[in-house]
Amino acid sequence: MPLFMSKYTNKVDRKGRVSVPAQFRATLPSGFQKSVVVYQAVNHYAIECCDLLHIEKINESLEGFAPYSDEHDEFSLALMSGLVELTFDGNGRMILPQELLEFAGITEYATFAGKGKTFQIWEPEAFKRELDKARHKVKEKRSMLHFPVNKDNGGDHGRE
Amino acid sequence: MPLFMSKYTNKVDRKGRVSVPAQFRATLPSGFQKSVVVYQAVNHYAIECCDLLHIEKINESLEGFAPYSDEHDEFSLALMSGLVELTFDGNGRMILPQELLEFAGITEYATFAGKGKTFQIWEPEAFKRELDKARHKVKEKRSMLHFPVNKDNGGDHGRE
DNA sequence: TGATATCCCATGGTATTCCATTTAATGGTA
DNA sequence: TACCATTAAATGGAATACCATGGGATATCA
Repeated sequence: MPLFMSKYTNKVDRKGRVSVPAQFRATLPSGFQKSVVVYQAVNHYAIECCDLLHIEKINESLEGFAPYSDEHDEFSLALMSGLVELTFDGNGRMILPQELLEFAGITEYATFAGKGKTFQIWEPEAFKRELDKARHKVKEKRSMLHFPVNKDNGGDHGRE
Repeated sequence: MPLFMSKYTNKVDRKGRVSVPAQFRATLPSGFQKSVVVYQAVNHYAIECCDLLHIEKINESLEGFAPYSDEHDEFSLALMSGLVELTFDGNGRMILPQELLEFAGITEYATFAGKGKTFQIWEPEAFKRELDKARHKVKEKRSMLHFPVNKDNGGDHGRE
C-alpha cells in the first residue's frame, strides 16, 4: 500500500491556489486521484488530508450506531459537517477554504507533510517547530515503539 | 457512494426560497435529483433532509416490527406523517414549509450541514452551538468509534 | 381574484478551465 | 564537467462557466 511521505513547501498564490505535491497525488488510490478531503486536525492547528475512500470507511463505521441514537447524531454532525472535498485543477492545484487557512495560520506558503495514510498541511514555520517537538518526544519515548526507528529521516525534498 | 459533507450558509429570500447547495444536489442519487424529503429532526430543533431512496429504506426497517404492533403503529406514524417532499426550482432552490422554519427558528439565513447519508438545515447560530457541543461529545466518546482518520494522531503518544 | 407557488431571465461574485511561463529534475553528448 | 535537450512539476494570469440571489411574469388553486 502506498504511503504519504516526505514534505514539500509550495506557494499559495493570490487566488488561494496551492499545488498538491505530485507525489501525493500519485499516492491517492486509483479512482480517487481527482480530489482529497480536508478538515481541521484534532490535535494541532493544521489541516488534515485524506482520500475519499477513507471517509467512506469512517461513514460506514458510523452505521454501527442506531440511526436515531445520540451517538450517531453527534458523530455524523461533528465529523461530516467539517469535511470539505477539494478537487484539483488541470495542474494539480486546489483552493483551501478561508476557514481552514485561518485555522492553520497559512498565508504565503504551505508545507505538505506526509503522515503515512494521511498527510497534513501546515504554515511552514509552525511545522518546523512542531516537527522539532515531535522529534524530541520520539527521542524520549522511542522505547515505546515496537520496531526499530530509523534515525535518518531528515531531508526536505521540496523547495524552501 | 456519495456523501453529504461540509456546511454551507445560504440566504432565505423574502419569498421563502433557499438555494440547496449545488454540492448537495449533486450528491443526490441520479433519478432523485429533483427533490428532497424534509422533516423535523428527532434530537434537535433542526430540519433533517434526505432523498426518497433513504425514506424507502427507513420504511423497510419498520417491517422489523410486527405489522399491527404498537411499535409499528407509533414509529410509522411518527416518522412518516411528518415527511414533506420538496422539489427544486430551475435554479436549485426550494421553499421550506412555515412549520419547519418555525421549528428550527430559521429566519434570514439557513445553514446546511452534511451528515453523510443525510443533511440538516439549521438556524446558523444554533448550528454553531450544536456543532461545538457535538465536537466535545465526540472527543469524550471517540473510543466508541474506530475511525481511521484519527488513528494516526488519536492517542497520547508523542504529541501534545 | 387574491394568494401562493412556479417558471424564466438577469446579475455579480466566485470557482473552474485553459493556456503560457518558469523552475526543477533527468538524460545524453561532447 | 560543461552544455544542451527533454520531460515533469509548479506558478501566473486571462477567459469561461457555474452558482447563489433577486425580481418579474406566468400559472395554479382555493
